Amino acid sequence: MSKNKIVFMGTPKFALFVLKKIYYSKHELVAIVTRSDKKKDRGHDVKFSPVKEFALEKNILLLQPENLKDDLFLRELKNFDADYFIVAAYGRILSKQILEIPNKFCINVHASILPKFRGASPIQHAILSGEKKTGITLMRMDAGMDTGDIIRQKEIDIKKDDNFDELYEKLAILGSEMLINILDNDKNIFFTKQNDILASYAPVIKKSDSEIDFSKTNLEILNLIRAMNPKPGAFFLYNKKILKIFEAEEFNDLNKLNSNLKSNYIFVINKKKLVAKTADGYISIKKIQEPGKKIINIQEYLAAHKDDFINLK
RNA sequence: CGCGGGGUGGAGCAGUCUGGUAGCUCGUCGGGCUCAUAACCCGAAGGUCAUAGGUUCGAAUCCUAUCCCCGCAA
Repeated sequence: MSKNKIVFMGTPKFALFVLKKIYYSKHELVAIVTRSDKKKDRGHDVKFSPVKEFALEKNILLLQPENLKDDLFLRELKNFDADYFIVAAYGRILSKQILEIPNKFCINVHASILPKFRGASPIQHAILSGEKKTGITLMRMDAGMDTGDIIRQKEIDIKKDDNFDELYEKLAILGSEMLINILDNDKNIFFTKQNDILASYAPVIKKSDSEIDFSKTNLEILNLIRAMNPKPGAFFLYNKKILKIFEAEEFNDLNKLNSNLKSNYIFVINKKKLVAKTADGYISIKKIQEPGKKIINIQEYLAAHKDDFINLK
């Protein structure tokens, strides 16, 4: 059991899980690097990243470099004399120069089974493409994007009703446990090369990626809704308003339906259900949100809005 | 000081512009109908209209300040 000196790099909640695990381990956490917090929320609030909040709370040395090539920053990194840099959802690409600083190497906690879903949003893309399984890969980072040699992998099931949030947390916990395991027993690490031919990519999710196309199949739409829950939320436009859907299910009560209904057609059934026609069936919307409003159950929504739609039965 | 929406019985909303009896769809409770019901009929309870000031004969509504929630944009 060796004790390692660690510099941690990460930004969102996923990183926080890993960070906490390191903090409460026997390893020595010498510094935390997180993204600069220029991002403003609405109003004048400046939001710190979850990792920054933790660093401040525990009074750990925190670095937020604007420029990763900055000499001062690089010198600081070197001076830590760290064994490992642990990187989890930091949000920026590390240069070769940085990757070579630690005495041992840089380990990245990536939320997919590499070489599948290299990139920024592996969890969303795993749900979107209807994968039955995903997992965590620990790898020794190299200069490419998630192309480093694999240290260890573990799979978990994607359950049918898992949405992004739930899967995210499961993977963060799994990743943090796997990492500590490796750090605690880093004498016998061996590396496996990735097979680049099997690689796929998981680019950043854009706003337009979360628009629901009702001419797609039930499965595709339900996957989209799960992948975008809770953020940013899968949406569609109705009467020029953005309506976000956070939960939906297949609707099979066919004897209540008029078979002439066309796709992209949304209607209310029996004052209770809001149902949309899709390429291969119907989905019933369970949770919805109007702009400026909270996420509410469909019954509550229909209490005031059922006359905005065509009512059947 | 990025733009914007909102806070009204337990829920979701209308009413605010143009000040004058607190309203809608539900839920809850009681009763009725029914073989039965998430259906239908009758009835009831439940609201300091976010908070604090101000204007007014009179404020949910107009003015000022504060708190809280949310969408967009980044």
